[in-house]
Formats: sequence, C-alpha cells, structure tokens
Amino acid sequence: MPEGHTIHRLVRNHTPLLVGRPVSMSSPQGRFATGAELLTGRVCRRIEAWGKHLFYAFEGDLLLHVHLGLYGSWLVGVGEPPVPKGALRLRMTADDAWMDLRGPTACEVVTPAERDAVFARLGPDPLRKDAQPELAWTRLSRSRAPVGQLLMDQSVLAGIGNVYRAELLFRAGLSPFRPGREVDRSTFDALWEDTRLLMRAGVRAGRIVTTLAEDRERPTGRVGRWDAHYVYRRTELPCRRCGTEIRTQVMAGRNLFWCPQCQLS
DNA sequence: GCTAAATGTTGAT
DNA sequence: TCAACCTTTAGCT
Repeated sequence: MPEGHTIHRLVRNHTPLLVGRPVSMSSPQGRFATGAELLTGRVCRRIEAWGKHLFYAFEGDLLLHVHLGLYGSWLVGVGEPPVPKGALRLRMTADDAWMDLRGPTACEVVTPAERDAVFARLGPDPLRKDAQPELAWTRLSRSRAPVGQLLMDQSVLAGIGNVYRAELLFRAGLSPFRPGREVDRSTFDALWEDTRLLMRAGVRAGRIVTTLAEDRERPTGRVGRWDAHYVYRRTELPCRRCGTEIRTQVMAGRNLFWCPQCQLS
C-alpha cells in the first residue's frame, strides 16, 4: 500500500530500531541474491527516503536499497521472530527487533554513487526538507503531456501515486487532461503546497485521507475507508461536492478517477 | 474456495 | 502497449 507517505513513515518507524546498532541480515528462502550478507555485522548509520525509494546506510559506505513496488511490505516485531513462510525476501535483526521484507520490486546492496544516481533521476519529493519545487515546475510547464500523467511521473514529482494523483487534481479543481504547459504557476504552487499538506498528514495517520470534514457523509468520528477520498475508486458514485457521477479511464497505465463537473478545466 | 484487482516499476514488443 | 514481478484483499460463488 505504498505511496510516498508510507515510505517516509517507514523511515520514522525503522530509525529507532536500527540506527546506531549492528544489524544482521538473512534471506531465509534464498529466493533472491540480495548480497545482504555483506551488511551483516555493520552498524546502521541512517535511513533515508526519496519518493518511493528507501535507503538504509551502513558503515563502510554500503547501503541497502528497497523499493516496495505495488505490494511490498515490511513486518516488524520484537522478540522471537516468526518461522519464515512463503517468499520472505529479507530478514533484518538488530538487538531484539526483527524486520521481514516481502514482495519488494527492489532489494539490493548499493554504493553511495548508485544511491545518488537514483536521486538524480527523481523529481523533488514534497516530503523532503531539501525538496526543490522549481525543478518540478520546470519539467511540468515544459510538457505537452496531460497533468494527470505528469503527476505520476517520478522524475517530475517523487512519491505521488495513483491515489494522491486523483485526489490532488480533484482538490485543485484541475482537469487531468490539461497539458502541463497550460497549468498556471499559481495553480502549480497551490498544488505543491496541497501535496505537502496531504502527504504529511498521510505520514502521521499512516493512510491517505484527503476529504475535508464537511465533505464526508459521516459528520463526526473516525474517517472510514469509504469516506476518506473524493474520487479515487468512486466510479459511478455521486461526487461529494456536486453529485455528478465520478468517471474513470486509464491514464499513464493506471485507473484515473475524476469529477467531470468539478474538474472541468 | 476462486478470481481479479490493487496505493508500482521495468523491460520486452 | 503489455506482461511480469509477487502478495493481499475484496467480491464473488
């Protein structure tokens, strides 16, 4: 379930368990040659995220690069780790903590230069303090591609996925089909700020909630799965703002959702 | 119990 | 544009 907010939340959760401690690694099923044994015994120095990429830095200038892909996940616990089952790609332990990695797209040992190469091909990550939105503006404002495609492009903005794409465009009142070069600077600035706001909230909550309280069907209390979004996966349901049927169509290889009335232009 | 789809990316056609 | 990767879950029966 990983968009950028999930990855940054992992940094927050894993840091106190690993940083400053020697780590041991194993790949119980041996299913993938991660080279992880190279890292056993080394002290973890820092954990860092950029977009959907995770880097665990170890002493001796080696890093573990992890990308969760569509359904990768970490399961973390303390004490006796469970008996490995299925395709367990990597188990890390430090002190009495254990961490199991399953289903990632990437799990590899890399050098600082290789990490920098990954950073270099990514656009600014709205969750990073050192993010430079100017870079995203340059790439977006020079492209003829529709903004719904550009928001999914990790070299434009790093960390946005299919849920945030749909929800950000709705909140901006922006048509997904508008070419990037026809997006105003002020619209982009508002979009960038809203991205930061939503993704930070996502890190805190551990899930994506984009609806304002007054737009939810349930007036108070906890936000259920069904009222956390404006358009994402709400095909053929009425728009929370105007009642128009939410539409869907594939864009950039993924199902896009939008309100044809609220997102006219 | 089975099938399809899913908050993602890469590499082949 | 599409299959592959590999896991979980929702929505059927």
